[in-house]
Amino acid sequence: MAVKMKDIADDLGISLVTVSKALRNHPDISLKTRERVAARVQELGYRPNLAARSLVTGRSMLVGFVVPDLMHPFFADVAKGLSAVLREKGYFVIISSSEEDPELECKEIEHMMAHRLDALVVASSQSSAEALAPIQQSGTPLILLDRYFDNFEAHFVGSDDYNAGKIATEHLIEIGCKRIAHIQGPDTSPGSRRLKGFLDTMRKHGLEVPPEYIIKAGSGDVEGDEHGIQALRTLQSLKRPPDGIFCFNDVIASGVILEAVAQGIDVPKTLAVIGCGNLHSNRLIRVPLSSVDQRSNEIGRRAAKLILDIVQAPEGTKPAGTKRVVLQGGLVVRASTDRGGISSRPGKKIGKG
Amino acid sequence: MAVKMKDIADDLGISLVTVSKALRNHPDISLKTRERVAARVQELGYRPNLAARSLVTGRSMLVGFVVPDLMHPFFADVAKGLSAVLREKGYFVIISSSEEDPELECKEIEHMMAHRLDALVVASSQSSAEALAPIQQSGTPLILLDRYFDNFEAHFVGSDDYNAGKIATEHLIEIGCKRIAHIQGPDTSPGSRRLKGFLDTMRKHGLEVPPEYIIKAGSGDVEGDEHGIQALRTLQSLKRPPDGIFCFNDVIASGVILEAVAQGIDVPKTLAVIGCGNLHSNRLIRVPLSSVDQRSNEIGRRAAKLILDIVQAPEGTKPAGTKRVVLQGGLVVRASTDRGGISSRPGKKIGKG
DNA sequence: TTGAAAGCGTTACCAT
DNA sequence: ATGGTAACGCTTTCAA
Repeated sequence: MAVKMKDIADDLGISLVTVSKALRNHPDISLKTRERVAARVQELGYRPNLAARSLVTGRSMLVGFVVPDLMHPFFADVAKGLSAVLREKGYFVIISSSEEDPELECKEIEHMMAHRLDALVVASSQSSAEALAPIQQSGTPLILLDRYFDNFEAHFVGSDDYNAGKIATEHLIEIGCKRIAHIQGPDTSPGSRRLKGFLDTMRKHGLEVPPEYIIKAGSGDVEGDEHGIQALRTLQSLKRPPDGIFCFNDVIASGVILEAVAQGIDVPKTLAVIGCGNLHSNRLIRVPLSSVDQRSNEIGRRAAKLILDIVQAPEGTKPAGTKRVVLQGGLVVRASTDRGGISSRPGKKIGKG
Repeated sequence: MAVKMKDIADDLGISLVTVSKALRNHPDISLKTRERVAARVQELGYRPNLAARSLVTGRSMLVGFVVPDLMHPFFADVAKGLSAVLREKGYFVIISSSEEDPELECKEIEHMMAHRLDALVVASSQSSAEALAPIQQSGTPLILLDRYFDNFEAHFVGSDDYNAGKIATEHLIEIGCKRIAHIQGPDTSPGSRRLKGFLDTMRKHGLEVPPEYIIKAGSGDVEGDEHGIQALRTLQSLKRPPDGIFCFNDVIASGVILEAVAQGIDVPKTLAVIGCGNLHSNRLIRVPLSSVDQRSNEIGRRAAKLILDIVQAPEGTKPAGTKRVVLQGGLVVRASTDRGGISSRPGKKIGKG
């Protein structure tokens, strides 16, 4: 049906092999022949068959990327960074959304792997690395993104979530908050690291964290902002509601602000709110939201570079162990924590980020 | 390197062909043999090589989806719907973002096509269909999504943009707006259709639209909400600023609201604002935004079904012409147009959608 | 119920 | 500088 190399070769009265080489700019082939081939390729609308090429080279030029939620701007932005860098080298990123469902994630990975990926990037919603081990053993380079597992050696690219928790908490303390609550994320590494950063910082400053100040956002079904709404209701029903909240992410924080406004609570005076991720929409919401920037696009780009390092490494150089790329974010202050004090540089990013 | 059928066959002392058939549940093979094969597959961690399969079957089980911007929630949601339906039938969607750059779009399509897609879905940022014609000629089913071209016959799935413009405009008129402006989108079909729906409706109601009330949002570089901010500044500098604005999309509308709040303009009393797309974030912004819902997820699902119809059609049945699937949206009223009148059902969706 | 042989479109190797 | 041949892993066709 489609045009193939043989057609071009016959057309030009040369061998198929010559065409193959000409197409890949093999130095063997004379300039004149290469031009003749190029011309016919244009005319006939020839496209190389990557499946066939992949079969013989053993490289698919395909990189898989499994995300928990394509709709989440963080992962969409990571995907853009990842694709942009890999595209330049001829790689194609195929994306799959697991909808935060560990079982679906496994199925999707299995399906992806059948395409003989040259590398697989996973922001896993698994609670353990069990399901990922077979991949690593299969020899396909595996890069964990955003979320890692203890006791599982693998490449990792993500943010310093412990430090993000610390930065956010210190900011709240700096603007005068004394009773700070945390709305926890899922049981993945960013969730527990941000929590730990929060707790350690509070302890360091001699501030108490009553257990009811740690709210576990329900998982799965409900939208993130709905978690925030529910969490604030719970917190406000306490005898002593908090005067500051560090939320696992910006979507939850948006819900908190939505509910706070509905309850007539003054943000940031009565209640300061900070999120994490620094989504672009943060400046549009009712009370523009302070956040810790995560450099999502850069995370994607770094993952891409790591992959290129791995796949382009000479044969012998492979077993160099696993690599961890941990990016530092930075504080972005907006109205939700702007009490007019020393840190009030609205919308200005502070720190290394 | 990796496990292949031959390994399983040798292992079991049967032929490679038997394994192949067993794996695909071919009725030829006895249950006992199939079970033995299945067991070994598990043990050895065999994965079929789809590139090899594709080479012989001529079907890649890959569907391409080219979007102008992966970060845009509309396309992310379409992608989710598309993937969800196709995944059930064993198809995989590979997504590529053109960043609204027609040239990059061509390159990406070319690259995708080399993977021998079974179908290609494109929300094109081209201004003409020129670049898409070769694809159609190649025999790969082409589905235009969201954006179509005049004088180019192709399958299409999208919203009724003319009607969206009409619905939004009639709503503004209904709540009492007299001087209604429109912030235009890019020069693609949704942009011109929504504009036409707006103009026709205004004329029908005997309302004037001075030329300076049609603002062309700049293209490309800048973020959409920035367009909205600039556009409102321009409109407010007029002798008679509008009392209602219909924005091409919700992101532009968000910018308008942001700037209106900054200027101390009362939304919706002094200025009513409505967008299009009904993004989930609309309820979170400063003044919750009214919009015309686009049923983005459903658009994706319908595109998937159309593809399945095409690829699963028996050989002879192919040349059935092109199909157009046009979905109707519905009005969603929120605070940005809620003047306490008859249409004030906040956050409630009205209409067929 | 099973299997041998041919072939899918390409690249790698070695010869010319 | 050019080309013949084998191989990549699988499915299809046909024969046993």
